[in-house]
Amino acid sequence: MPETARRPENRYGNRPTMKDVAARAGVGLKTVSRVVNGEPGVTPDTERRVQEAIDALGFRRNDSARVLRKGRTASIGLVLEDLADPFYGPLSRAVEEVARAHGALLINGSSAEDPDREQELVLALCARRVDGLVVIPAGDDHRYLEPEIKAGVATVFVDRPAGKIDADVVLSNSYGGARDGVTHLISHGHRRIGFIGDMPRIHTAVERLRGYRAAMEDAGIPVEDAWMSLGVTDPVRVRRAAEEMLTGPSPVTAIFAGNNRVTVTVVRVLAEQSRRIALVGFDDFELADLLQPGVTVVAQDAATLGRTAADRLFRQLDGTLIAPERIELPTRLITRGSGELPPSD
Amino acid sequence: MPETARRPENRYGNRPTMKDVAARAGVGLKTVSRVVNGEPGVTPDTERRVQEAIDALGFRRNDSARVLRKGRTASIGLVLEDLADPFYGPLSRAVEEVARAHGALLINGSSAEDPDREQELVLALCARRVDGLVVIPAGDDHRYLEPEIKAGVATVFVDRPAGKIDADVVLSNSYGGARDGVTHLISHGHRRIGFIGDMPRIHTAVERLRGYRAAMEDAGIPVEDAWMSLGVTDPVRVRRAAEEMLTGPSPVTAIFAGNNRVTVTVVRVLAEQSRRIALVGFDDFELADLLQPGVTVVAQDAATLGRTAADRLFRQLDGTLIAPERIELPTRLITRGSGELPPSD
DNA sequence: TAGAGCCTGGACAACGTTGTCATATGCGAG
DNA sequence: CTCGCATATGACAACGTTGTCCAGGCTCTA
Repeated sequence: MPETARRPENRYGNRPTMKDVAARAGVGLKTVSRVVNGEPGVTPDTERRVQEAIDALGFRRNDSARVLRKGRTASIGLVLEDLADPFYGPLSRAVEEVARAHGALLINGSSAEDPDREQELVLALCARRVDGLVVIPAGDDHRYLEPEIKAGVATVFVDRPAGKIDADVVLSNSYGGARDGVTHLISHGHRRIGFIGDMPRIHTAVERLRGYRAAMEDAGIPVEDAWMSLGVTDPVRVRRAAEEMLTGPSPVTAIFAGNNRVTVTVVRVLAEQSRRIALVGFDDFELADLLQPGVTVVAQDAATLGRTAADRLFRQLDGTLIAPERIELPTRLITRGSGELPPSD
Repeated sequence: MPETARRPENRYGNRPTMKDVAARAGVGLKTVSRVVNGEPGVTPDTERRVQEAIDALGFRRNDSARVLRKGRTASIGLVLEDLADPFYGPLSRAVEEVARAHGALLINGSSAEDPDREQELVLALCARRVDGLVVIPAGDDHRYLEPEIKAGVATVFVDRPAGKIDADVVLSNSYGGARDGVTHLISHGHRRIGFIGDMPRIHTAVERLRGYRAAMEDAGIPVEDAWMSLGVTDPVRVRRAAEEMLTGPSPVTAIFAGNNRVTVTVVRVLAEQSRRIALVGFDDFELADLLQPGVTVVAQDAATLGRTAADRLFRQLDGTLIAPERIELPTRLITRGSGELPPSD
């Protein structure tokens, strides 16, 4: 049998390698490498010959091989809950910009708020040897990351802290923001105020509920169980929760919505009510100002959140950063009308 | 000098390799590989020893090396205009889901509507040897991709066709959608209708303008130059454009907005006007139904766009697909009030 | 008990690149 | 003219994994 076909066929569809370029240009392998990487020590004439061979063959350096040799992949991973959520768009864009400034690419994945899927994704990224990870955690136990961090994978958590490990984290002041928002409602005369938030497993949900309770307690208002609804996220259940607290035995005159998705659904429900219900939502969203009334929100800056996290990530990689830190960014109350409605009962 | 430190120090922070695991477990290298990959032919006892060594050392397979050997990276690239744009969130999520179903990771980047940056990104992804690319093109010349495609990189363009090369493309029916939208306005009595769209470099912008013109021509309405504004995207200029066509010598009674960002800005402008101006926008957006009046839109399904493109990508990789095709998805007119307002002049 | 056949395990090369080091070439100075 | 030095170039190993192939030990049967 003559010279069996050793090429695994349809690998990269038989891409040319530096060796091929070298052969065609009649130079050594290393010379091609020098040209490709712009290293010094190549005659203009040689460089031209190599460049011609590169163009003729359509050669492109295989970064996988390069990574293997050099040890850094110049890529970072971003794991978030859902790329389609408008809150994460700007965040992920901000992370991308910082990565780009450092010559790194961004690999990202959605955990769909599922801890197992988060872990699976994170570990897949580690196997790819990303230089660092920005994680918006779904789970509450991240000990599985310990070997990776020890092995040098820079890691920053965003929006929610890591569970059971000591790691950098950048978050918004959920507690303070919620407290401010609810206090705002109270200052406009409300006493029966509802709270609709995310699952208690999620740190921000807990913190915001804590802020709600604190504000109520500060005002000396006893909170009724029927006013609080946790763990509802999907529109159908949020709707039901809202309707229940609006029609219960001691119906609320205002609602504090725990995140952007909840807010949007509550807006829909309130639009159908005959009496005017006040509303303050956590997270700003587009067009909030154009609704009737405009929606008062506790805004957090998703882009800054992302940028800060990514900055810290690359500072970890520089070696500039030593100890993990917890950074809390302030929130901002934006009044637009819905939060300033008086109680109607 | 004794045994110089050969480890390049701070590579992967000295991660354990299969060799280390093998040494610790007292087995051969290939046996470890077998265990890691769940290949048959390993005694339960041996497997246990290997697994223990893996856990003890915190070993994780280096996929970079694996890729080098196997030829497939199990990752695909997505290049779009801006991750933060709400239109691209669902699209990118859909692509991710399909990738995930095929065991692939998603690397994505924003071109910021800059052709050079698009090319830079795409080529960086090719150097990483992504298996395939989903591109929402910013530029109009993609001949730079020819060697890559020839080399086997699966490629699908979305939302806009590729320039000067023959490639798969999945898009919405911009022409038909715009035509329908404008016809809808005409059927409600409008004759002086404005059009505000994106740069003429962008395919969708041209197509939508063409649809606008066709609808007007069908109705026998001569179009005035002052009614059309192309190339404006940023809110400030959209606002000026809208105001100009509302106050010109023959002021429009309705506006057709060429994309979601334009629509949102126009909504703001119209909210400030004393007379009621009709509006139909291309692209649906959240809360469009809650505005006063609800915004009538020509909706395209971003998720389906992304899913279709990713499906085709993997079918290219399967070898199921041969010839490039152009797939056009239908749009849907959603009436909500703003498009049904009568002319007020 | 010997031979055949199967199963487990390991040695080795290869993937495409870069770092190290050696060699060749040319040029200026003595 | 020769030596020494700087500069251009290339040979080779290594990165960590997987595919190929072979060896050794076992079981089963004749």
